Amino acid sequence: MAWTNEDVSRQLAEIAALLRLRGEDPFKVRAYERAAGVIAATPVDLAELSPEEIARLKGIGRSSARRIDEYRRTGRIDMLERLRADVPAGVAELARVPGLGPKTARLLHAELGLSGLDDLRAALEQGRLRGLAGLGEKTEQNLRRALERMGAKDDDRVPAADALPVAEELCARLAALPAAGRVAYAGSLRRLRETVGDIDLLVASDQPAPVMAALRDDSLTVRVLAAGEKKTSVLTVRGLQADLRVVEPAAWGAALVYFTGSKAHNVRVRERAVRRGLTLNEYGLFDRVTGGRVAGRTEEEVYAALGMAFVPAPMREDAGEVQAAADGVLPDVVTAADVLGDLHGHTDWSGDGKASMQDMLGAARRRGDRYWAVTDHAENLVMNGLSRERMVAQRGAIERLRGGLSGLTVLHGAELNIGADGELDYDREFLLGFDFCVASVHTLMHRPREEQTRRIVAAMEHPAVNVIGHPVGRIIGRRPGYDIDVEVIVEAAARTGTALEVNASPRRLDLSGRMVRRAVEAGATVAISCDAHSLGDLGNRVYGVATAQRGWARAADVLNCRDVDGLRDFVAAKR
DNA sequence: GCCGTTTTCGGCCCGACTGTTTTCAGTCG
Repeated sequence: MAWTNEDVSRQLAEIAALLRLRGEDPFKVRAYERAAGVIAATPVDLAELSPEEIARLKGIGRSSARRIDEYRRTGRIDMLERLRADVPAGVAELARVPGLGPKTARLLHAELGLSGLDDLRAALEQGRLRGLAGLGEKTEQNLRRALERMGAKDDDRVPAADALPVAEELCARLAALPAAGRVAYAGSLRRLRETVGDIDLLVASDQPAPVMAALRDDSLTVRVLAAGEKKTSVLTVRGLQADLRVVEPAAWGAALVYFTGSKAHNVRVRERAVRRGLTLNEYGLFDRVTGGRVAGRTEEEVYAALGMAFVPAPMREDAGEVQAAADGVLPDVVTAADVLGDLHGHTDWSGDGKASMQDMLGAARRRGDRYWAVTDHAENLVMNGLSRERMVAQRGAIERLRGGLSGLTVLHGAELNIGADGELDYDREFLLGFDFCVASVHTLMHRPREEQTRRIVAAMEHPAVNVIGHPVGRIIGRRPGYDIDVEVIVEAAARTGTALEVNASPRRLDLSGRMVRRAVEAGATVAISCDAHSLGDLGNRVYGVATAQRGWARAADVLNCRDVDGLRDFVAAKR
């Protein structure tokens, strides 16, 4: 039976959702939600913990511990089974409609016998909602539109990579307004979750009205969903909702904390504020007695006034960061400034590279990189790979370029292909002639877990392999990736002195933040790599850094935060 | 249901917007 943190977390979250639909005590609902969050965020595999250790996790009380233990022993939770039997599936489906909550879903089921979206659609057509208490014409209209929107999309979340360009464009347009001060996108996009449900925009300004109007009238806006004095919501192109808040500059930091979330992080921080006689909202941190504003202008100021270390946005997931920041033990995570170079990049020597070696290296140097590894595809990748002869020729070409690239050390490497049993391109002697090698899976992506894990571990055993590229092979929103045993992979990485890549492409983010956290806890090293195929890809590093931050990685955990000598030591240690 | 440098009981984060209400409930984030 599957027995992972994710499984258990899903069970608890479903209990919470069903309790909410039943209209139970909201605090009980929240308790189960929190328990689900705690389990999901626990970096240690639940299967390795005793029931006593699980019960000691903060947020897991007697009830949740009992349910978890029941699930471990029997594979089911009686309470959940009973809730499922008790709450009609149709009610849960109705509550998925935006704007339609538990109360209305229950009402529609009880009064009209509606069960699911098709029923709701039919009832709207027949005008059967008329006369129900609290449901007027506008509500009907809103429900119709919500149903239309749901029908047009199969999922209400989109890959962050799809939302980033829209968010950045909207920020640029708002920033150009005379009334606008600072402008930022916040929410799950700023935390760089893999997928996002909407775009949260924040503007500092003393004149909210023209800023709100600009978003309503923007060419990217399809429809206005809500428009108040302090908040505007619109539907943008691509079906993405954008929420805009405008606050006075003195509240910028508090608003950014509030709007960045996560919700669970905010609740945790606000509870801390209350215990200290303060109250935190989007307008600032206030003294509960005098009402005076204690902090609010910057995020740093808000956290400091709460006696906490600053928490980088990607870490704000209520995964233990609030307590750690309060106790002064929050790890000093890697920042973009710590990263000194890139260890995985392509040029037009490979079939899929879009820019010349000279252009790529020149751009890297201008960005301030101290080193850059040219790692074009190796020969076994038939479409794009370089033969042994071409590799030798490329090495010569790098020699000739070196004079014009003062300050940038160029490493000659390759992106090797991991074969069915972990075998690699070329031969051992030739491989050891490279400065640095990445090895990645490009074929046979559907092998069973054990086999897939074994071949990657076999590649890690090779003395010439320094990094495993995109270890999971997923494309967010498109394909799930290879089935691997993450625990075995991170252990092998630590043991063999092989780094695991954090591929910075927002379409990949691979390793994920969660896996990064497991890797660094196991003592493995990670490498933040752009895997650039074009000049534009060089700008992706920030997303790799954010993902490493989500995984609580310090600069010391990141291979390309070392200087060239440190890098060469890492390579030499394996040979 | 969870938790305790106020507490083993009595609290539990905070605010915006809409619609249908003559003062607030529902929903959302």
